[in-house]
Amino acid sequence: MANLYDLKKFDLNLLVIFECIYQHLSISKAAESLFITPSAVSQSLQRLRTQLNDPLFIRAGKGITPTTIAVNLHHHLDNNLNQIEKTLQLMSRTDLARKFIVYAPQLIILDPVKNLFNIFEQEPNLLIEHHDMLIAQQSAEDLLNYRKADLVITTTPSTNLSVVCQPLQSFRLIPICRRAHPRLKETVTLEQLLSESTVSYVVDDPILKSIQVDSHPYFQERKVSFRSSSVFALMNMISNSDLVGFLPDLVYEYFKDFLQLKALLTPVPSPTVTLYMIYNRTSLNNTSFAEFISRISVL
DNA sequence: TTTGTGTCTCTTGATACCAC
DNA sequence: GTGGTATCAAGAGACACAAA
Repeated sequence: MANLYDLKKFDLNLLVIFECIYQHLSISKAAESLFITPSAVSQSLQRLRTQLNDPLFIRAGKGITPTTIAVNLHHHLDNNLNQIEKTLQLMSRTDLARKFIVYAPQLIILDPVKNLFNIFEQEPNLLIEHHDMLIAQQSAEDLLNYRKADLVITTTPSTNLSVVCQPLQSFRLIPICRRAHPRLKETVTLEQLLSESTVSYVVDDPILKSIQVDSHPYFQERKVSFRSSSVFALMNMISNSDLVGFLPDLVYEYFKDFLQLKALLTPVPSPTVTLYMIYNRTSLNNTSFAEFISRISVL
């Protein structure tokens, strides 16, 4: 492994200038190709001479000739500089595989979050890593500050000036049960709803928590028989039992036929939740990310 | 984050060296 | 002497770093 401390002390640009002088065997021609003055090249050569304790080039008539040390240095540098150039070219390629870490609710199957991932899929070398935002231990701002996430989709907006926060989509939490429920028709009273056992979503999200606690007396009075941090486990339980649950209308529309679910019309007002898309303002310096965000904005 | 300071690299202009 | 090239000296601007 390279001794990075020693490399830090050495001005690697001097080697580039050296190689340019060697290729042209002329200070002025090297300066011309590097778009600097001959004096600057000469001074850089002087610094390299001091570092390596060798004149490297000796004046010969109107030009200069390399010393044996310079010939050897060129021999070793040639391949290495070519390798560095190839690495830089590789890094600048736009089709290089890129990895984006997205913290989002489990609702990634839904619009428009689903559309976001469709956009990613159009980029063949893009790797998407998804984490469940609703059970994340850190806030969106912390995830972005510590570069643990490139994009966060959450229910809590941010006013931090270092991040960009924009509304993505709103959805309603509606009561649902299985279609073959023996007691509940499409329209039910509050008393009927309270007489049924329910499922509850275990979540750390402050907005969803406040809905479960404050939005309506029903949520405090209901009898909870099954709790889970998995939206899909809740839906599966509702589909295969007489339990009732409040789930996003988007989830219901997507799974209602597959899981044989039924939406209930109740006097309980449906809480509305808004999803926000948050990302670091500086991330826009990344061309791929900026393009991705611009494409989301036109959805 | 801002500010002050030292260092580095560059340019400009002048000078030295060499071939013709 | 002239022209081409390398080098030196001084100053300007950029940058790194430490302190507030």
